[in-house]
Amino acid sequence: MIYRGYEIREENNKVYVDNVKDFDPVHIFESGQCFRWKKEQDGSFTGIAMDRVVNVRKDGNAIIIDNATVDDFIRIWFDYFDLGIDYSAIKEILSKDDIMRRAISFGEGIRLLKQDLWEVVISFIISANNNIPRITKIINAISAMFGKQMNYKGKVYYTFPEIDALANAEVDKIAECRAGYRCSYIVKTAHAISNGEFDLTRLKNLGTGDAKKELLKLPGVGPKVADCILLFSGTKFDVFPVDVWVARVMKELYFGYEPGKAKIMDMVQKKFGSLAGYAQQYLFYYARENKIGGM
DNA sequence: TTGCAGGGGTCAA
DNA sequence: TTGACCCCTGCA
Repeated sequence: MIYRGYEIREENNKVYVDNVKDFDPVHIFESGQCFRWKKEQDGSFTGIAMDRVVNVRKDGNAIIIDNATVDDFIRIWFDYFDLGIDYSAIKEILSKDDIMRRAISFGEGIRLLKQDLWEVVISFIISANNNIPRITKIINAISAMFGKQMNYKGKVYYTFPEIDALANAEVDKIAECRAGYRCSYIVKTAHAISNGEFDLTRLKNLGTGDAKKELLKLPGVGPKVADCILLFSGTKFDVFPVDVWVARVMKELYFGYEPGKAKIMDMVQKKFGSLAGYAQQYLFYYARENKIGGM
């Protein structure tokens, strides 16, 4: 059948999607936006998302999603993989900038995943002052402790915990997943969301600035984490999270000196405007893979 | 083996 | 604007 321009078919609990442009699993899953996709020996990726576990692999211009139905694809994975967006058009616009063109040629198959907002909030609170291997470890531990068990190909996986599961958790119990001083942020944030004091669903109806201001009220959420939450949940695309990698790439490639956040934001708004979030992903991937800044 | 610096920030003073 | 913060890794 054809669904929104893609030819899809289901076979043996796998969904085949033909003619997918701008989709490289390595660029997508290793660009710092997600923490629960793991590369397998054969180059495919197995991930836990939206209360499911699936395996994704690319075969020529097709993508194959294992452990999924056509119904799942239409309800979940089409949006999750942002397949309704024409990345070629975005790349063409951004490529007017010479530096961006280089970054894009390096990470040409990047896509912004539309991840579950609640999961992204907690994941990026954990990400603060932390590195990816440890963030991954903490999220896996918290899921094993408070999530639901799933089995896939003889292995055990756990869904990301429900809001109430973390809201009702003892800080001491969460501390067992080694999140350190972030544990109290996790519980407090889960509480605020669980008891309705903070309404996650409202964010998408606000302007980007107001949505960010709201998120900053959550304990453990500062400017960088707020930007990440908005971008990686597919809520806002004109944000530009500045972490040390992006700061380095801006210094090395654009300014030649340490610009400071205000200067970066000013330039980014002028150069990339509503596409700032996409630009950030290409630059981040480029910086980290090429170790720009000498780290 | 032990010790220390530094990480994909946030908070409080 | 600055230091403390929890844990982990890499490296003397």
